Parts: sequence; C-alpha cells; structure tokens
Amino acid sequence: MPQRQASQPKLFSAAQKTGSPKRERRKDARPGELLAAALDLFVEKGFAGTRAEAVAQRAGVSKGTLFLYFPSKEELFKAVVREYVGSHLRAGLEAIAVRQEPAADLLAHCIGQWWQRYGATKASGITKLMMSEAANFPELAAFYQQEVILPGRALIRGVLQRGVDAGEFVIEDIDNAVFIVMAPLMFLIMWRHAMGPSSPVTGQIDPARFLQSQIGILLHG
Amino acid sequence: MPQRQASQPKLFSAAQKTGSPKRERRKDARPGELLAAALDLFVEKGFAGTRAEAVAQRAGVSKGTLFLYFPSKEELFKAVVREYVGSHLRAGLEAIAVRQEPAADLLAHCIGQWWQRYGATKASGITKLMMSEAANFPELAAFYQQEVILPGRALIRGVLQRGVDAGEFVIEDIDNAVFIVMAPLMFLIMWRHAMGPSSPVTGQIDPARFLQSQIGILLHG
DNA sequence: TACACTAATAACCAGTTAGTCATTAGTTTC
DNA sequence: GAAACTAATGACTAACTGGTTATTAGTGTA
Repeated sequence: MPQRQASQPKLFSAAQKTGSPKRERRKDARPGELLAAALDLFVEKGFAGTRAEAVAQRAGVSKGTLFLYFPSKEELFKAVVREYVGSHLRAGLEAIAVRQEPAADLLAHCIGQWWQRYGATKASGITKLMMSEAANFPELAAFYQQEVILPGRALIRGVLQRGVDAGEFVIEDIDNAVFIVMAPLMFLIMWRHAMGPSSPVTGQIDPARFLQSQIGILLHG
Repeated sequence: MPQRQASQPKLFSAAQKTGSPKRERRKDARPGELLAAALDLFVEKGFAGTRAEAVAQRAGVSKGTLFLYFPSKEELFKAVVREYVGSHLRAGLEAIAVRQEPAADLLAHCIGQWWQRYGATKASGITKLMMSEAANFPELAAFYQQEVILPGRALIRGVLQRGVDAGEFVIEDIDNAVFIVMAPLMFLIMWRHAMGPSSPVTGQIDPARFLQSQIGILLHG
C-alpha cells in the first residue's frame, strides 16, 4: 500500500525549506501568502520582470493555483497595491484629521511617519515600480493614479492648505508646492530602490539626514 | 522555370508606402540611424520593453542588420548612453570650468542649462529608464554608474564646493547637499516620463516654475 | 469506508523575442 | 560586363512566459 504514507508526510510537509512534499488545502491562507510573495518579487524584479510562476513558487504553490485566486497578473498587482499601499494612505488621512498642532510641525511629522511606515519598508518599492513601468501598463497606471496618487496629493495639499489658512505658510501656487514636497520623497524612494542594491558605495544616502535637511530647507531656507 | 518570377515581385516590393524601395548599402550611416531609433524606443518603452526588431524597423533595416552593427541589445544601449548622455556631461564639465560668476548664479545657470539641454529633451528618458531598470540589468547599472552618475555628481559637487570655498554657501555635509540638489531634477525627469504621458491632467507640472521655486528655496529659503 | 466536493497540480498551448546564418544583391574593380 | 567582395536580409531556433484545463488528491460527512 504505497499510498498509505500520506499521513506522515503531511506533518513535515509544512516544514520544508525547499518545498512541500505534497499538496495542502488552505483556501483562506493562500491569498495573503500569494500577496506577500508577489510584493517581494514585484519590488525586486518589477512588474514585467516578475514571472507568475516565481510568485507561486515563493508562496509554496503551483502556478495554476495562483491563477485560481487571481484572474491575471494585473489583478494580482492591483491587489498588492490595495493591500500594501492603499492601507497606509487611508491611515494617514485619518491621522492628520485628528492632529491639531501647527502645520509646520504637522508637515514634519507626516514626512517622518511617511518614512518610517512606508518609505523605509519594502512596500515603497511599489511606488518605484509604478514610476518605472507606468508607461508600459496604462491600465495599471490609471489604477494607481486613482488609488494612490490622487489621494496622496490631496493629503499633502491638506496639510499645506491648513498652514496657509492659519497664516503660517505663504504659498502662491499650492499645486506646485505639493510637487516640491513630493519631490524629495519620491527621489529618496527611487534612488534607494534603483541605485541602493546595485552599488552600496555610490548608492549611499543617509535618509534621515536627507529628509531632515529637506524639511529644514523647506521651512526655514 | 517557376523560379523566374523573381524579377517581378522585386519591383513593387520596393513600392512601399513607408519608404525604402529596396535594399541600400550605407555602411557608415547605419550606426547613427540605429542609435537614433534606439533612443526613441528605449525612451518610449524602456530597455526590456523595446524589441530589437522594432529598433531595426524604425531605422529602416532588418533585425539582422542591427546585430551586424551592435553585438547585442545591451551594447546597443551602452552606445546610446555614450552618444546621447555622456556627451552632455562632458560639455557641462567644460562649461563650468570656464565660468567665474558667483556660485549661486552658477548653480542657477547650471540647473537652467541642464533643463534646456537635457531635462527637456528625449535624452532624459534614458535617466528615467536607468532608474527604472537598473535592478534588472546590473551590468548596465554599473556601466551607467561609471559613465554618468559619478561624473554628474562630481559636477554638482564642484559647483557647491566653489560656493563653500568662496564663503557663499554654508554646507555641513556636501554629499548630502549634492543629493538635495539632484532630488528635484531627478523627480522632474521621472514624473514627466512616467506620469506625463499617461495622465495629462494629473501629470501637470510646470517645469520652469518648479525649478525656479526650487532654486529660490535652496538659495534663500 | 464510501462518497461528494473542490483545492491544487502539472502538462500543455499560444505568443513572444534575442540572436544566428545561409542566402541575396549592391558596389567596386579590372 | 563579369568576378569578387561584403552589406543586408529574413527565415529560423531556442528559450521563455501568461494563462488554461484535464486530472489528482485532500477533507468533511454519513
């Protein structure tokens, strides 16, 4: 009865470094595991550069299973964005609604939080990816625009507007000012994800120092 | 003799709407034409996204001919960088060696020139491309690092150092300051090439105004 | 234990593309 | 104008990959 060995392998099937000796049914755990694997690989290789099979493999399932849970690579990507980027944005919006400190402090606080909770994490690779590949995947670009960029800009605009209303800031063109705030943040993400891995020497930016200087320059010149 | 029909088709094979009626031997013109076509497509589609055949087609030759002049897609790309990016850098280095105005003016001048001669041109798409795909093509990343990034940073550092030496600027960490100058320039390129095409509405940045503000903030707060 | 249900698989398909090479045909020389 | 040289071609290959599907095998139930 060779097929009776089934009960035993199940126990250590989980504990394989290389791979699961046999199949497991875990319908509700799969999506999360696939999303986590996808985030890793999208950040590492980009959207086009990530193979569906690699995502499946990292999540410990076969490629077929991946497409069982997500109808296409694009939908998988959208789900990753919703899970790992959109959530931060929503949290950010709530947070600033509550706080009542001066706008300059609020801005510094936001930038600090943004770095800790997003910029310094793997998830920020999605922003880099999107900047990189938007042109090749217009539908994803549009999705990202709606889901991330518009809310993100609104968030910054809100902070700046509060400063203007309180007489703290003098800003002629608020849209331009939003970009001026965004620029160093986006640059930091791009540089770290693009140049960081390839050249540890030249890629060296001290993010804390960089952002600190930037805030100082923006607020006091 | 069925094989004698050859002479007829040849004649209107030539008569394509597009252009080249027949095969031409132009050994010395090909490389430049291929480089120009490659620049266009690399900027538009990225490195991985550009098909060798598309480059050949745009240059009016067959794919075989492309590989006759460039041994691989990677070498083609390197040649594009040398031709369209490296040249600007060398010119820039010479230019600032000559000028003797105050460093603040020099910095403003450099940024203005950079925008006019590079940032606003197609060639700046190469910078965006490289930021986007460095992680997937380590050899190209290393090449670009050597050929563009190191000289580019040296150029900015030179200007800042001149200001420090003349007592015009007070800078604690000059490497950090180089990144602070670079950040808005890189952001501008990235944003234009990534978001510009896909969303004319949201992508709207006024580059002149943006850089102007940036210079003002850097110099006067 | 037998059955039904369905999660998971792996072989497969169709489309794509960097790079090769035998063949074709301009151009030059005599 | 014919031979020799070589620029140019395009059909071909080998490798890859997103997505499909017939089949397999866990799992809960009676």
